[in-house]
This record gives sequence, C-alpha cells and structure tokens, in this order.
Amino acid sequence: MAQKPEITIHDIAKKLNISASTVSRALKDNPLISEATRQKIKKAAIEMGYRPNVMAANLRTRRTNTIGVIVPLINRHFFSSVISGIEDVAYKQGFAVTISQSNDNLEKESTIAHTLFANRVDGLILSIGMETQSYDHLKLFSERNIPLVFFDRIVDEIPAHKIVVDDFGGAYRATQHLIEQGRKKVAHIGGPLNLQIYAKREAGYRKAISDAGLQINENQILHNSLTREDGLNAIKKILKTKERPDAIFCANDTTALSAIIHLNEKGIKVPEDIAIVGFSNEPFSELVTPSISTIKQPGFEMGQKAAELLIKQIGSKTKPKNYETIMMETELIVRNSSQQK
Amino acid sequence: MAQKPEITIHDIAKKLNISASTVSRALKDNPLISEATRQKIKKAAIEMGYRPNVMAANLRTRRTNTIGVIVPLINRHFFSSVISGIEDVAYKQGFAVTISQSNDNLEKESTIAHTLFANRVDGLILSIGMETQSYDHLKLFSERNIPLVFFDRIVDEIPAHKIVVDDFGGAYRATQHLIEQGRKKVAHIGGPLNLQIYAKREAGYRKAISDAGLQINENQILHNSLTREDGLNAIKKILKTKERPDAIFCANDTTALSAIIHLNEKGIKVPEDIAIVGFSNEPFSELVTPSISTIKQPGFEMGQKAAELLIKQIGSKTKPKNYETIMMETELIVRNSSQQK
DNA sequence: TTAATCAATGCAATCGATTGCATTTCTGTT
DNA sequence: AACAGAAATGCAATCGATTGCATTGATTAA
Repeated sequence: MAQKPEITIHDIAKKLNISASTVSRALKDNPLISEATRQKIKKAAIEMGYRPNVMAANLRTRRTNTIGVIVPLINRHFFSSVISGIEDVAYKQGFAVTISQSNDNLEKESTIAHTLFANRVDGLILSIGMETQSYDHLKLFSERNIPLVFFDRIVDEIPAHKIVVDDFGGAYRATQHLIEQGRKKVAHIGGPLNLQIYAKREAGYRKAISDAGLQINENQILHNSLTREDGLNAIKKILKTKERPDAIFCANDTTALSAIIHLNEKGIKVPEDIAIVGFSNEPFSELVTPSISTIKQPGFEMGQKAAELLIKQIGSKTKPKNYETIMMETELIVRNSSQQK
Repeated sequence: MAQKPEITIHDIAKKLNISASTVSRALKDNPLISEATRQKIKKAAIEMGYRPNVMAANLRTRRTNTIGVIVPLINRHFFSSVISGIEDVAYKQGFAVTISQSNDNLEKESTIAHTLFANRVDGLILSIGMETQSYDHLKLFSERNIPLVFFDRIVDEIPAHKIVVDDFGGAYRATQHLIEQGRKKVAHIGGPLNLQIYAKREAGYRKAISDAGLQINENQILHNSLTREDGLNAIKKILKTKERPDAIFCANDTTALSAIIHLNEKGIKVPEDIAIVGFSNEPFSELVTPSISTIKQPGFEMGQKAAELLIKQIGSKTKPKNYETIMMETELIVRNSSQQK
C-alpha cells in the first residue's frame, strides 16, 4: 500500500555508514553526539523524508506524551472552554491531547476509558457522565498509577486531584439574588443527585432559602437530566403545582431556556411573574429574550489548572502524598430573566 | 511508578506452560486454537488482570484502528454534529476516533497533522482552517497513501474523497428567498475566498441576484473571518454605504447574529427595514429575537458518510481509482429575520 | 613514550504482540 | 499397527526506536 517506503533510523544509518544508535541520539539532540555527525544525520533525515515511528518509541519508553480527555459533550460551551484550557497548557509542554465524548452514556465512557488506557495515555482528565455510578473503568487508571484529574463532575470515591467550581456558593448566590428581588417562592429544577455538582447546587439553593427564613415547597424541587425536553416537562409540572412559584433556580441554562420559552408561549411574564436564573453561562443565555441570568464558571482556567496538575503528576516518579481539590470561584451574571429593567 | 506490574502475554504463557503465540491467538479468537485452551487462557488473562499493549500490537501490525479528525472548532454546532456522525460509524466498526481542533490556525493544524501522522492514524478526516493555504502537512498523508477524506472546507488540489454541501445552491436559495420577499438591494457578508465554501456561497448569491435581474453593489459585498466582531464591523460598514441595502445574506449565522444585534440597537427593524439570512443553522439562530432564517446543513449525515468512505478506503489495499465528491443537500429554514409575520 | 582520561560511536538487548513456518499431537483409516 | 492428514501448538523473526554498557580513537598528563 505505501508507495514511498517507510524510512527508519536504520536506513539513515546504513546510508551514512554509522550505527542506528548514533542516529537515534543525534535526532534527539543527545550531547554525546558530535556537532558534525548530528548535522549530517539531520540533513540526511530530512532528505530521505524520515518520519519517526512514535509507536515504536512509545513502546520502548513507555510514554506517549499524550493526555486523554473525556467529557460528556464537546459542544457544550463550558466543556469546550475547559478543553481549550487543557490544550493551551498541554501543547506548550509538548503533550498531545486526544478528546473524546461520552454523550453522558456509561457504556461509551467505559469503552473510551479502556481505549485510552490500552493506548497508554500518560494521564487522563475527565468529567463523568450523568449515568456514571460505577467506576471500574476508572479504577483501571488508579490501579496502574496513571495520573487522573477530575474536573467539574468529580468522583469522591477515587483519590485524585479535582478541579471544581463553587457550586454551592454559586447556587446560594443565585438563589439569594432571586430573594433580593423580592421573590418568596423559589422553585428548583435540578440535576441527578448522584452527581456532586447537582447535589451541591441544590444544597446551596436550600441554604439560601432557609437563611432567608423562607419555606421550601418540596413539590417544586424537581430532578431530571437537564435536557431541553426535561426542562419543558419540568416547567409544565411546576406550573401545575398548587402555589405557583414566583422564581425558579435552574441547575443549568438549558432548562432555564426551556422554561423561558414555555412561559413566553403561555404568556407568563419573565421576570415579572416568574424570575429565572440558570447556571453555566452558555453563549445562548445572553441571546434569548429575556436574556438569562446565570452563573459563570471559569472553564478555560479550570482546564489549564487540570492540565498543570496532571502534567506535574506525570512528571513525578512518586504518587502525590495528598490530593488537592481546587475550588474555583463562580460569578453571578444578572440579566433580564431575573431583574426588571 | 507502576504498582501492579504490567502483565504480558508471556506472563500468561509462562503461568500456563504454553507459548506466547498460543496466548496471542487465543485472545484474538483465532480458530486454530482449541476451545479448551482458549477458555483456559481467557480465564487466566482476566484473573491476572491482563491488559493488551496496543502500542506493541500496532507496531507489529502497522495499524492503529484509529481515525484522526481535525476540525477548526469543536464547539461549533455544525462541526460537533459531523463529529458525532463520524463517531457513530467509526465505533460500530471498531475504530477509535481522536478529535483535535485547529482553531483556524495553520500552525496548530500543521502540528496536529504531524502528530496524528506520527501516531500512525489509519486515516484522517478533516475540514481545513481559514488560514490554510499551503498543504504540505496534508501531503504527508497522500504521499504515504494514508486515506484522507475532506468535508465542508475541502482542498481542491489534493486528490481525496470529499463531502460537501451544496453551498452554491444553499446560497442561491437563501438569496432568492430574500428577493421573493420583495427585496431589491441585497448585501453580502462573506468569508475568505480561499475557502471554496465561501467562494461558492458568494457565487450562489451573485447568480441569484443576476437571475432576478437585480444589480449588485460591489461595496456591499464584504469579506472577513466571520467572527462575531467581524460581523459587527461589517454591518457598520454596510450601514455607512450610500444606498442602504434592504437585505443581507450572511455566510454564517455568527455574522447574521452580529448584524441583528447591532441593528436592534440602532433601532433599525429586522426584517422590516433589513431582512437577514444566515448559514449553518447554529442552535442560537432560533433563539435570538428575531430568530434567524438560515441554511441547514446535514452535519451528522456528512460525518457518517465521511467515516464510511474513509473506512472503506482503509480496508482496501489499493488506492481508489477515482475520488468521489459527494454533495449533500441543504435546506432553507425561514424564520423571523427574513419574513414578516 | 605510555598510561590515563575523555569524547564519540557501536553492539545488542529490550519494549510486547504478531505471524509464517515448523513441529508435535490427534484422529481416523486400512 | 502404521500412516496420512488434520488439528493444535511452538519457534523465532519482526515491527522501529531506545539505551546500558562496551569499544574505539583522540587527547592529555606524566
């Protein structure tokens, strides 16, 4: 199949009447090799169209200089920001990054993890899917001491560095903001509680309500997978409850969007009748009418931090004695869905 | 560093007092191996926690079962749809997919291409970046007969299968639609002409105008990189021209969005004063007010098709005698930015 | 001049799985 | 019991780069 034959260091060696070891060293700028031969070898390598076979090198060195990244969905703004942050740091340090998406599907997540493991990535950065409640596919990595860094959707049970945002604080702040707008009955559309982030967002919401001396209506706290459709079902359900709320804190922007669209259609005014705050600052949140108040997460910086921690760990021979959990600050962005002009 | 030692087929072989070749064959379900030994070996493999070293196998077989994908930006809806389509087909056929983004930056695109090449991906699917005008990094692949499939932003000079949408037709249809709304002066915000897609969109636009017997105002055809900012500059420039247009065909939704937001701010009514059509059907296009009329591209299907063609090519020993260019249909979606209610 | 030192290069094993070919072990037939 | 043929297994080379150790040649010190 190959028309141009593969050129190996042996071919270069033969042509120059030297040994393959010398070629290998010269190409790696090993100082043992004299300047003259180095030049000669590099010149020949270029002329002959030499392309190193990374697989062979990796096999020998047991390193791939590759970082695996698994996210639920690559086209969520938050996740793609994190990926950009990871790439930013990784490329500068000479690591390649291979990105995969689990589609929030446990089976696919597991397949990907096994593939990355089998390909011997030097480390893994991931945010688990919504379905993920068993972690065998991740233990693979910890058992073999392959560095692992979680971000956002982390797993408590597995010791590793973790980068999270202050979900509790963000949710607290969001809810408090609604209360400051004079709202007394704040509902909540939340995510699956097996994911810590959603548990924390709900906790922050609850704390803000009780700190304000208000009542929680348990019928108006819903849990689902936070898709567009889930959001629609949730808002419908909420509207059917006895005491209609005057505000909703949504655990993501997608459900906030569903709610707004449905309320618009029903002629229920946002924010006058029902004020809404979302979470994540998806790009669309500023484009809808009314624009969505939301919590901004520093995705790019999280990615950078994750990559830094991972690469540091890859570089060190020993297991870190203690694992850090880094919590990044969030920011409340007030837009029209929660505040009257 | 590794606590659990790596288990190889040799370890299994030693333990069972058989040869490594038998182990290798058994694990690959080679029919040469008797059912009994196969069972025994698989059992031992699991017990001992064997994990195949893909690098070693790849080195030997010269295949990686991996497809590389390079796109300009992973968080564009169109591109992520294509990626999902690729994954859909690839995973079913046992291929891993590694995704990279060039950020429309030639240098990064080149680095990625070299990395993928060095890692011996079995094939490459890509859509080139806006800056890409030299193709040395892609010739790498064609020279070594590594299958290559382009989609959307293709390169004419390189022989390969290509999947495109009917940009000309889509643009023609979009412009025609504006004309059907009674518009006589249609401006165009276009992309860099070194990319065929933008050249074709412009051509379609021009054809529609001339077919309708209307005049083109060359001052009102602008070219830029189609970012949010570029769009803003473009609309400002257009508004300054002598004869203000009554419609704009934008080569993507992002610039359509910029235009709409700016016009909203200026109090110029969309679509009454200026009607707008975009391209790509980004998710936000239905969310803005007014919602953006646009051209929908079948991203998922394009990805599927690209993966199919690529995998077929990977499987065959010989170079295809002729390369296909598959053109997929687009669909005009009429929303409020171009049609009064 | 000789031994000691250093710089430059080469040898050969190694990483782990695969596979063409050789060899052993069975099975059935006469 | 002997043998052909099939079935199962083993041997050893191979993929291409890396690297510890040995060797060569050159330089310096004594």
